[in-house]
Amino acid sequence: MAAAVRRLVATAGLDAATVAGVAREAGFSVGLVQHYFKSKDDLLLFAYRQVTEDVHDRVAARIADGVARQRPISAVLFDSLLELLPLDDARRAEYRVSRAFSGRALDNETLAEVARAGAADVRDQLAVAVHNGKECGEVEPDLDPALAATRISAVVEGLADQLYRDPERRVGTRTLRSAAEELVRECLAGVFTGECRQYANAKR
Amino acid sequence: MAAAVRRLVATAGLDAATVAGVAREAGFSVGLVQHYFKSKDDLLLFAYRQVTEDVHDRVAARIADGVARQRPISAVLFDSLLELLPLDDARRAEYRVSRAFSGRALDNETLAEVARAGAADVRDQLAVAVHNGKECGEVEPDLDPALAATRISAVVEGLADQLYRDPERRVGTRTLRSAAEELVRECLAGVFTGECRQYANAKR
DNA sequence: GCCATAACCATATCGACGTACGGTTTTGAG
DNA sequence: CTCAAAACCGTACGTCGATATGGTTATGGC
Repeated sequence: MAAAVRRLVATAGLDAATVAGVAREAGFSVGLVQHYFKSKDDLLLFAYRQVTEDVHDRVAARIADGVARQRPISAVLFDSLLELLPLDDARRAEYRVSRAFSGRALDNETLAEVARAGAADVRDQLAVAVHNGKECGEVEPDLDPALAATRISAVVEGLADQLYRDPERRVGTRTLRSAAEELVRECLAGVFTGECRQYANAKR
Repeated sequence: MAAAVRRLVATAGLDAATVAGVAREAGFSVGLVQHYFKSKDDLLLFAYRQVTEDVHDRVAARIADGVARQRPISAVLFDSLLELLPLDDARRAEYRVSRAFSGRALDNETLAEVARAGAADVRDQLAVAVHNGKECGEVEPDLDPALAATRISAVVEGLADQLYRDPERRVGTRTLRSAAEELVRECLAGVFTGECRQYANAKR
């Protein structure tokens, strides 16, 4: 049912996510939707939470995989961050949904809270990664993980916006897509300046 | 009349910007609104354009002032970019409006076009500034202005999102606000690496 | 087999909104 | 002064969407 919401929002925007519309899309009756969600806001909130959770899980999976394979933290982060960019249709759709909700969050404190939590989550994951980077020699010891996390997430968020708005744009002679990848790489390189010389078994 | 739209959107969100509501807010009748705008979409589009134009003008004024006073480009840019961040109530309100519209732009190609143009405008101004920076020795000659502009605008956009979402957040021991300022400064420092040794009278 | 509970449905209600319409007043050029 | 155009107003209409209501049909523990 939440999937129906997400499909509708992704294809036709939040305004198209009417109760009747969701019911039709999901193949249920209006009454059933009401049975499970006491109001439309509830339904939307649930769907939004689910989206942010999905993103979180996808990133967490990438990180777990990287840890298991003992890759350098910076490389794992690079892959994880690309996961957040709208680089294919699936992620574009996901981005549409996220942005639509974050737009409504402007005047809905409940949704705003979800948005805040989602953003805090990626920042925290980044900060932990930077912190761990110190222990295995990839990061300078006196670098502030919180500040670095803020910068990295800002870059990624800003690039996501640009990629979504105009995916066909060219930056000089290259595609925006390749430019974005380079900028993420570069940004990480500014933090993970050292060689990975030991593989800590730290979490994340 | 557009001012009424902006006030409503800023205080109560796009959904509150109904034709009757705008009329009331502006002190006019519904009929008059219709007289000037053939549809509600027209009205919103006009208001959105006006907002982006205002932002453009504010930034352009900052730049013109900097040029007149022959300040280093990097310093002028720093001030200009801070202008884009939601650092006080006025800019927060403006940011709310912009974001609300950019949310609706997700499923409205006309609005999306405005958003694209606005973003392109900022980037172009940045690219020109970087280019000019080369001529007066602030920027390495072989640096790609388009790429630099993409990076800078991404950072600023991402920081704006973070500042809006959670203005009270702290980054380590400092405020997000001061962290954001430092990150912008730092980002510019990565591009404008040289001393300003001559003041070109180039535009912007 | 009983029956409470959950799953499920169709329709009615009611408010809100965009727009159409028919009107009056103001204005300013000739 | 004239009169057409523009400014301006209030209301009515039709639509659509959220929610309420009053149901019927499974389901599963006893």
